Amino acid sequence: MQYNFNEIEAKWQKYWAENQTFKAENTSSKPKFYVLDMFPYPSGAGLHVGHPLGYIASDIYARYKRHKGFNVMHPQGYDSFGLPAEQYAIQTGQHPAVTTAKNIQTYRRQLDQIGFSFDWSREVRTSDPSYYKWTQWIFIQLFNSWYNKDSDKAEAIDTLIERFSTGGNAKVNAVCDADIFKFSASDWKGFSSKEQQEILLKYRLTYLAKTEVNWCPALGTVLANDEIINGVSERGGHPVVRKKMTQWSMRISAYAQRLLDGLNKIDWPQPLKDAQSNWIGRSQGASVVFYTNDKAKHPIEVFTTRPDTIFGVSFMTLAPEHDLVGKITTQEQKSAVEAYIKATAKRSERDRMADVKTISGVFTGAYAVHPFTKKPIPIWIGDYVLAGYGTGAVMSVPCGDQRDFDFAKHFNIAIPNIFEGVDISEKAFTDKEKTIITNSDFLNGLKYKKAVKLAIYELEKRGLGEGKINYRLRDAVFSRQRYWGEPFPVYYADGMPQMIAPEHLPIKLPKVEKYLPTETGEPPLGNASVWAWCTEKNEVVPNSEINHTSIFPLELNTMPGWAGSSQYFNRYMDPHNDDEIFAKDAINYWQDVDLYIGGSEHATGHLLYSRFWQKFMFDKGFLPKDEFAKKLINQGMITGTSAFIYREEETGKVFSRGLIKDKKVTPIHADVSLVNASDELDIEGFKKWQPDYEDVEFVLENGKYIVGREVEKMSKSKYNVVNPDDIVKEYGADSLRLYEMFLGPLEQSKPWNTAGITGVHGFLKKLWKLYFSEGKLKITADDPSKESLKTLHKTIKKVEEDIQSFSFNTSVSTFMICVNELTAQKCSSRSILEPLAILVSPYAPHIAEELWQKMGYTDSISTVPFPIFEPKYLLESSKEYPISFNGKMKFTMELSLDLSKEEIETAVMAHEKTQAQLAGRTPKKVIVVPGKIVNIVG
RNA sequence: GCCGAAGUGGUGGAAUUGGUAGACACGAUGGAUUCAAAAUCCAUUGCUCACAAGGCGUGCGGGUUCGAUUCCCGCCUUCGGUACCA
Repeated sequence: MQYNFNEIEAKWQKYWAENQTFKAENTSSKPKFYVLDMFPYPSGAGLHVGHPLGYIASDIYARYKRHKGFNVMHPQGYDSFGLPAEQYAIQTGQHPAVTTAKNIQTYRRQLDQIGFSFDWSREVRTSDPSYYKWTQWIFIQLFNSWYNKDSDKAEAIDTLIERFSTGGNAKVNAVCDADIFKFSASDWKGFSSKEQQEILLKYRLTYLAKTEVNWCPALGTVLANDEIINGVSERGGHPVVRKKMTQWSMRISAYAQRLLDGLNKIDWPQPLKDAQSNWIGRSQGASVVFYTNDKAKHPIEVFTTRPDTIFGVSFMTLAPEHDLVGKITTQEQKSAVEAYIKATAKRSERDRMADVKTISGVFTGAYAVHPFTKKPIPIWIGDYVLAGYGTGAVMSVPCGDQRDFDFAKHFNIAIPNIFEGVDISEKAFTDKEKTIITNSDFLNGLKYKKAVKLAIYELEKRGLGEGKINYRLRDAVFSRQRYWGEPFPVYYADGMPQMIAPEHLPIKLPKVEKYLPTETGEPPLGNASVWAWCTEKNEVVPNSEINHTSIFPLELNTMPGWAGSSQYFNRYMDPHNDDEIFAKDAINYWQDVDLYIGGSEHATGHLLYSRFWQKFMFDKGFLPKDEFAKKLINQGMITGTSAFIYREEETGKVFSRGLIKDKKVTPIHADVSLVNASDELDIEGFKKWQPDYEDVEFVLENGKYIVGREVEKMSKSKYNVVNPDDIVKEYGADSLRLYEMFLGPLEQSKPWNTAGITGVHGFLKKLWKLYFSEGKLKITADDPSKESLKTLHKTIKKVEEDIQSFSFNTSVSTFMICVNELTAQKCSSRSILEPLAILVSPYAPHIAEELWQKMGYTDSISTVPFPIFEPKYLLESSKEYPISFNGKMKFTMELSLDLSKEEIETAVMAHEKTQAQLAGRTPKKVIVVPGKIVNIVG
């Protein structure tokens, strides 16, 4: 019987599907375990070998946990809203729903043939109305909530309205817009309904606000910073302007501190935690108000982390976009300031931030008054200050901040020294711990901490500032001018947004003729002719019926990509529930994700927004946990190994890799499928693939054409994409699974090279041969040998340790060693080979199932208990001691482990090789570490 | 600039707490089998040296230690992220 992997794999995939082997129940006597993958975006290109890496790792873990007696939920779905499908629709006119469904089919086929233990009965698709109904529902929940700083959680908006009508907003301690004004209960009652709605919008957790965006008129859309290159759009090269637009925002800033604190209780990679905490960017300090010294006395609020250095302020710097710049600039400085603003506007935010070497700025001609000394402080503008951060203005202390120092030096501004015993002629002094303040009135002689405290106290006493904690984290813009996204459950009456009642959800995407923005610059939904809300019939009706009394226009924006992915992990717990987002029973049973595997590129997007929604849902009592994933692992990227041929510029001849020295050659990508394991090119195949090379001479070395190799990102244009379908066909899914794990550590990025797969494929064949010989099962009931037991238990121990530490590459090696040893031992004992099949099962499930069945079992191997490691089989009585001289190992010596230090030393010194090494010298010292090493010094 | 990760044979990588550097594979070389090929099996394979002995070897330069891929200090390079965050 041959190892016919194609047949075996198809058979077991069918078996698992028919028997619903991996369907997880929402109740069980077993403990629960939830293993989650980041669900894929189903792109038109299908999967390449890099995609399944994380899925294979999580599948091994899920399968292992089933063997360990857990009720495992391992779901999969699709993040199926997104830009590529929309782009494709614009180009071809095909509805994104159609192309998306087709892509999902391809993905499913590709995933199925790798043998994942997914519970497909729980599949979700974010673009499915039965799913996005609940995305819309959460949006309504957020709209109907405000953040109470006193209780430190989200509360129903009704409780806020109640407070307003009984006591106004004076005692409300909420996270809200900065421009809120004070009102009393009677004021509130006197406001019109529209005025009340406007005020409430400033408190809601999702709200409409004017936000500055990168607007590209030609594309009719907002662009991200990295979609803009040199001031024009990456796509098409159209001009981009900064523009204020009314958009939906999420008040994630309300959760800044809790998002930071929560990081301490989850087991996520430290680099990822660092990325999130840097993104949240908490800094403690003070806000200080400076007033301009003209008649208008404009207040300029700044935030500083160093209020102790306030007497060192010698100028202020505003962002060029700061509102005050136009108002305070003097006549003489006007043209210079305007020119500078114009120059700044052309630079992208990215450019401004990356360039640290160029110092630029302009004096506005205006002065502010120092809050304590009352001296005039010149006000400058500079593009190192960003409008979007803090207040867009800084108090500049050149002696204590290097950037301020450089700015002052460059523009010849005074640099007063307020640090005792410190030379600041060359650079600023930034060591807080060694700071002693001087030349600072009431702060003189104080150390950093005390000076900060006192400075804040004095500022507060004078009403010129207060202690403050500042976060970099900004509210998240939630509107997109796109078609293929969730529609908002929102219509507009009298210009104010109104929520559609949850019982009428979902609000389905309307049909449109064109997926582009309208000619008037409205989002694509502006093309829909049936896109109005009837408050009487409670349904979507034609726009022509809009009367603004009972029928109103609907929101034209759609939600961003991260909307659908921010609660999908909870929806998996109860995916078909049409009455609730998930039943209480389901969420109380599954609680949270035990293991989440995905890429680190989502660190400050998906993974931060999901934590935000989770905390919000927790506040509202929908969830038992305020963190959704206990443990997270980042899998690394699989890069491609590109192949190159070398064409000589002059002659046009193509030279083999070894012949290109001293020649001027151009490397040209060759398709990696035309290259074998020895880097040898299939020239005929290449000429067939690139007919231009039909008549080109290929100059060979030793009769072969050897290509050059380079590691690059896997991409179509580099011809280095490897499709898992081909691998599965040629070597089988089990080989693919093992090889992806064997490539290297899960977290590390590593290059793919198909050549090496013959190693793991050969291993599977050897494994098979342990069980079969000449087509017949050769398992015996014989007692196993001592060596075989040792091999088995060594393997159990190592593999189990490896799974727990996600070191899957080393366990594949361990399997190879195990099979090599058992083969050498001619082991055919059932008591060894049965547990071996179980050990291998999480990694190579198809062959394991087949072996299990051939050994006489009728049920799937998937829940058979994992073998138990027994240390007694590994006990050793002696050890091969390395004997080293001055730290260098020279020879080894077999010695009993019972020997004492002294006995070991005596035995080693008596050895003839020791005497030979010493050549008559007397050692200075002999280090004996029993069970480890002997080192002779001297 | 800042933050993070990483530099080990021809290649992917191993060495879990400071204790035999290069496990396991790929590739290469030689051999067996075969009409031949595929497949399979055996041997060798860090560099240096004709062999042996020896010497050199984990990005570079120092240090700690009986002993360093592992710890410390100072650099260099590559990759990923980014926010001049006051």
